[in-house]
Amino acid sequence: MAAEANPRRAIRVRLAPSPTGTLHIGTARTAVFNWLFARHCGGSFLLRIEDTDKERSKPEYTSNILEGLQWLGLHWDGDPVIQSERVELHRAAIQQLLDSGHAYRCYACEAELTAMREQQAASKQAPRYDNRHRDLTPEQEQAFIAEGREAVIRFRIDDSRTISWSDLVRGDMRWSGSDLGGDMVIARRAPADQIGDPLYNLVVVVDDAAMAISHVIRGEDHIANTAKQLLLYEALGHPAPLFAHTPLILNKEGKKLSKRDGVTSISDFRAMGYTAGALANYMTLLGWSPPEGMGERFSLKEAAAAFSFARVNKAGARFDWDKLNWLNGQVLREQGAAALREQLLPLWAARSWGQPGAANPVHADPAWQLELVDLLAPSLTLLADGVDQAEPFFERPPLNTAAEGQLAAEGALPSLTALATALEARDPAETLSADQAQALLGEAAGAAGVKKGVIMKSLRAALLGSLQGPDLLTTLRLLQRSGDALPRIQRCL
RNA sequence: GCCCCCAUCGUCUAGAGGCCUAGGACACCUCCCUUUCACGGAGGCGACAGGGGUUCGAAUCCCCUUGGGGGUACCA
Repeated sequence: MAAEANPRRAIRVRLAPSPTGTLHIGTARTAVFNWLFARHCGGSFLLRIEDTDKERSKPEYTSNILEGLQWLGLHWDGDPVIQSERVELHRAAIQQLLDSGHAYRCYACEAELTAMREQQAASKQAPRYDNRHRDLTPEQEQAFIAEGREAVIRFRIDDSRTISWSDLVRGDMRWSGSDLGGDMVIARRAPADQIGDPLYNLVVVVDDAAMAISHVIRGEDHIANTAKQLLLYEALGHPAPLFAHTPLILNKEGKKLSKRDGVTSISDFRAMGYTAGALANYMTLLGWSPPEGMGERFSLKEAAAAFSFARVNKAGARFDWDKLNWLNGQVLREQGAAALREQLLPLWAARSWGQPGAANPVHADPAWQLELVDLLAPSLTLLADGVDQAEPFFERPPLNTAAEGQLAAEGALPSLTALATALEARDPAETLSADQAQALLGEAAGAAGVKKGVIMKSLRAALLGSLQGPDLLTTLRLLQRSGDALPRIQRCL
């Protein structure tokens, strides 16, 4: 850690999402790395909402992002900084650059620039601004203004400069000023006596400096921006933070994961029934590996204790549903039946199952529910599976083809008849023990003269309407308790 | 096109010159448990992109090739 921390500055990192969409898994993963590093160092994890793109930013996206981070357990320190509320600060910085000669007004119009780029493309040149208005005389400027032209503000980028920094995950990085595309626009087009809307690179630097950010941790798609921003720090006279560029999350094809790749919003994962713990665990694993002996199942807190950029991978990582699913099943089961039941209750309630005052009071009995959850737990991948698989316990399921086939098999009905008779003789209120259930089946099979396998399969068909499902004995005991066993058997006879 | 980055099983990865006959996890296959499915347990299949160096010794260091990715906005 010593090499990663600048001893003279407090550790302060930030997540700077733009509310132009819901919380994307890529952003969330960046948040994870920031949070992990901050918590590891005892530093601060700040939040800044980058809403300077007025056209695309929406308040509902801000709420979605905030909610998603809370849900994942990535709590931030202090109030989120709202970038749009700081425009004056940004304008002041631009004025400073104008005054110091680091920036100037460029009057080139859209058509002119397009023509320039087309020409560059035609001659196989890299597209870049040719700095044509870098050294306009006052007379030339006046002429443009008289023409009615507006101007953008550009920041001078010296082609001969070499920008270098030591990246926390990539090591020594070097960028040539000539590869930055010419003088960059830092303020949108506006009348020449005004300063237009400040643009991304400028704004990020001003805000990061104002927030005293010590480490900028973001995706590797920002590497070129880092070179530009370093130049800005220098011109503005601010100390530069340290940078860490993390690998990207890739789709199945190995390309940067984007909204078009289906499910990529944290809120979507949540709605699908993934747990925050599994998702956070998985995102951490995508690009970071735990130290020897730690295993792959861990909480964010445990990961924070062990976190180090030295264990962050450089190559992008493909998103793999199989592993996420496995992790989610693990997390679901590790919680234990009581916690699982708590989470399932609201989902069941949405289907009007197991609520107090239910038509069948047993369905609302916590002990019965707990046993049901215990029965279902091993087969859960998503929380929602706990709804689908609980359904036949709350509502009588129809018989599927396989079940009907089984009931038509030889010995099926006689054995079920024998079992029904035995069940009729019992007091439904008296709980059926596993041993008693086992014995009941054995006796019924014997009475009907069939193998035990026949009655097992037939009973499963009658009870669940399917040949597959959870442990049969427990299923029978649960349904007997809720008074559903006998009717379900009798409907088949 | 130009610039930058990256490269170990199908996927995520361990590996920082001898510990590597390359380890783990997911997926897949087999068996066990279970008269179902799942969970769980035991095995199995499966990779250092290629070529040159450096070195007594290279998955690890260097170079080239190839492949992949990212960036090239008056978006963030």
